[in-house]
Amino acid sequence: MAKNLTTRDKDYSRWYNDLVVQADLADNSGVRGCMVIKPHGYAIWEKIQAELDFRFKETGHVNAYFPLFIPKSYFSKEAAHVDGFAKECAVVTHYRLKNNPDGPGVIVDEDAKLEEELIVRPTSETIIWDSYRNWVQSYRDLPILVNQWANVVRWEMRTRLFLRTTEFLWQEGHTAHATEAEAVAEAVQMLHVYGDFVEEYMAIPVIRGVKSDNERFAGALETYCIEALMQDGKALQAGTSHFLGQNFAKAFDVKFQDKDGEVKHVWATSWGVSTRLMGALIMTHSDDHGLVLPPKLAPIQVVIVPIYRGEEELQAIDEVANALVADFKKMGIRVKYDHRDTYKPGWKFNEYELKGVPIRIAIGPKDLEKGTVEIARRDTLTKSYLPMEGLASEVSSMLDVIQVELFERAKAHRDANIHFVTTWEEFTAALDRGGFVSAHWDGSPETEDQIKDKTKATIRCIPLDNPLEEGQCILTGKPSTQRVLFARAY
RNA sequence: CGGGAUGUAGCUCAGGUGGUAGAGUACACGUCUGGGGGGCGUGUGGUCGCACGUUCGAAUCGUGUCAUCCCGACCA
Repeated sequence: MAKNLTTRDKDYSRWYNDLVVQADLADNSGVRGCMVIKPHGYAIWEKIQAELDFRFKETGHVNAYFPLFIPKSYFSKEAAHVDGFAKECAVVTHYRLKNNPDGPGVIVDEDAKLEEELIVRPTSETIIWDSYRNWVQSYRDLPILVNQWANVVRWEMRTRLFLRTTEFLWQEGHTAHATEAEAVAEAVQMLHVYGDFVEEYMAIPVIRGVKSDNERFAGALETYCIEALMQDGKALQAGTSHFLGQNFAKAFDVKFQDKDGEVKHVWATSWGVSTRLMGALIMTHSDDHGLVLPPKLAPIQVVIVPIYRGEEELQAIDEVANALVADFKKMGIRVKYDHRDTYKPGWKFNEYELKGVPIRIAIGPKDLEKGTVEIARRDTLTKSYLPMEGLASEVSSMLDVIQVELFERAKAHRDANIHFVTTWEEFTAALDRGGFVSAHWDGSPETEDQIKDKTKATIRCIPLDNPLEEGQCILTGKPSTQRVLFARAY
C-alpha cells in the first residue's frame, strides 16, 4: 500500500485529496481555491481534450476563442443567468498598480479605476452571444457550431481539487440554430457525445437524463446531463448540455431572416465538461494503492522496470527491453522503459501504482534465463509470467481487457447501488446507504426543495426514456407519473 | 457573514511554569545494496506569520494584525 495514502475506508475525502497530491496530478497553489495541475494530471487532461475535440469535430463543430473578460453590462442582459452566477463572480475594477508611497510593495492605483467593471468569465454565453449578433443575418449563416477550450472562474465558497476549484479548465460549446427542433437535437446529440466518450474512453458508466426545474442551468429551457456514481455512493454530474431556447438570442438581439422572409430570433444550445472529469475518473476506479487509469486514457500504458545488480546485468536487460519497447510502439502501445539507476525497483513499483499505469512489466536475470517477463495489472493487482515471444500482442489485448473490465466493474457497482423505494423511511435509509434512489416525485420544485432541506439529496436527473409508472410522491403522497433519481451529490 | 481552531525546516509536527531551535520525513554525500517505497553513517536546511508591548532576556506572556483550515451559511 502507498505510504501516506489514507485508505478509502478510513476517510474517503481525505483519500481523494491524498491521492490527487501523491499521484502528482495537482496541488494546491498560493491562490485560494486554485490548483496547479501538474504534468501527470495535465497529460491525462490532454488525452481527454484530444479525444473530445476529435469527437466535436466529427460532429461538425469548430473551435474559436472569446475573451476572458466580460463587460458587466453584458452580464445583466439575461435575468435568470445573472441570478445563477452573480454571487460567484470575480470582478476587475482597476487596471494599474503603483509603488506604495507609505511602505514596501505595490498598491492598487485608485486613479486607474475602470469606467465599467469587467467580469472574469464564469461561463461565456454573454460575450459569445454578443458576438453572434454580428455573425448572423440570414438563415444561410446558420447553424453556428462553435466550441472553445478555456478557463473560467467561479468564486466558490468551498473548493476541492478538480471537483470544484475557483478557476477550472473546460470546453464550452455554443451553437445557434434556425429552428427549435434543430437546437434540441443538437443538445441531445452533445449529451450522447459526452455519454459515449465518458463510457467508452474513461470507462465511467453514466445515466443520461434531464434536470428538474431546480437544477436546470441559469437561462436554459432544458438541461441534459450525464450523472455518474462515485465509489462512496455520492453522485457526480459529469457533463451538461443545455437547450437555451431563444433566451440569449432575445437578450442579445440575435436575429436572422428566414427562407420565408420573416425575421426571427435564433435558437441556442450550450454544453460543457470540465477538469471535474478528472475527479470522476479518480473516484470511479482508483483504490488504496493510488490511481487506476483506463488504458485509453493513460499517458503511459505500460512501464518496463529492470531488476539487476551491476552494469553487465543492466546491459543485458537493456537489450531485451529496448527490443520490447520497439515492438510495443509498432502496435501503438504507449510504453516507457524506466531504467533510471537513481531509484530502486520496489520504489518504482509503488510509484507507478500510485500513478495508475495500467500494466507493469518487470525483467530480471531470472527472466532472461527463462525468456519470460513478470507482468502486473494495476487494476486487479495480479501478477503473472508471460513469454517474451509475442509479448506485444498479449499486452495489447490485455489493455483492451482492462478497459472493458474497468467499465464493467464500475457499472456493476453503479447498478447495485440504484435503490427503488416507495416510502419515506425507505427513501432516507437508502440515501444514507449511498447511491441513486429511484423514487416517485410530484413534480413540483417546492417538494424538491423540501426533500433537499430534509435529506441534502437532490434530483440528479430524470433519465431519458424513463418509463411511465403510476405512483405517489415520496414526500407529499401526491400522484406521480414516473420515478426520478435522487442522490446526495458532489 | 456567524462558530471553532491553527501559523515553528520543502512536508508532517514536538517544543509545561520565559534562558537563544528539535524529531520524523524529504534532500545531499559516502557505503553496503537491489524480484515491492532497504540498512548504516555523515551532512544541508528555520528572520519560530507579522507588528507592537512586558522583560536583563520572548517560539513561549499580553495586545493588535494578517493568513490558512474546519463547521455552518452558500454553491447548476
